[in-house]
Amino acid sequence: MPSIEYDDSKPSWADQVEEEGDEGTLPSPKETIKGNIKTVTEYKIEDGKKYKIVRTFKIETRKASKAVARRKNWKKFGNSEFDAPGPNVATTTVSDDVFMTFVSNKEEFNSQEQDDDPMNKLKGQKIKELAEQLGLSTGDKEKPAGSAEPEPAQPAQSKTGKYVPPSLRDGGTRRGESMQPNRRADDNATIRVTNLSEDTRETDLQELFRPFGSISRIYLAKDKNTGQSKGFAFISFHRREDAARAIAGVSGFGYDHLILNVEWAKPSNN
DNA sequence: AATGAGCGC
Repeated sequence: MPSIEYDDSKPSWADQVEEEGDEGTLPSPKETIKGNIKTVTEYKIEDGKKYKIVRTFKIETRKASKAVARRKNWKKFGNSEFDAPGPNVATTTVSDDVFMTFVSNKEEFNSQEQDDDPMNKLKGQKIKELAEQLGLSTGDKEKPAGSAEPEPAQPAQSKTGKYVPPSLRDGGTRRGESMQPNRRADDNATIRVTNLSEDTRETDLQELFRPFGSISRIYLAKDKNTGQSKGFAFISFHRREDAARAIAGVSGFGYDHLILNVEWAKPSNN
């Protein structure tokens, strides 16, 4: 081991900094950040020659990287207290990405004894309270007689079980589209929900919007690769007036520490 | 802050 870079008579970087500029020693590395460009300047001696290494980085500004950037400002401590900025190759390895599988989810927690967690109760309660406020039952089928919200004057077609052709459903607003319920045909009864907390899942949305009427489709926008929720979703109802009541009822509703925003969805391009 | 996936025609 040539002891050029690690001279035992110099106990730490802190001491080397004192001698910066002296003949024979190397200036300490520097790191400057201008806008979103980071410049790292290092010096080294190889084969008796001095090298100055300047590297520039573009700093990512994605949300996920902000936390990383913030951690870079943390003070080093312990045996690394006097290390130069950045990872020390002697003590740090950068590995491949590690993908985690999350074993637990909210449903599992609710069904366990962990039910004494007050947050779980609170959450369920909020949904029920909302439903009661609007005079709806969470059961979706029967509404209590004398409910505050009058039953909309919709002819009892679907309730008799009689077949209604697609073109006559939803108040006859649909025309000439396929029978497939999953196409964009339902976009006139689709709402967009934004400001969802990122751990909200489809089942949570189901629970939340079910009281307003029968739902034909739920789309929770997620990152294709990471599965991370993008914080907004589309909920399609079979009936447009159910969607309207969902907008009125849930917009501004506090859910998972955030205030939900609910609006009509614009039709998508396809 | 923000308006959806992929496929076959």
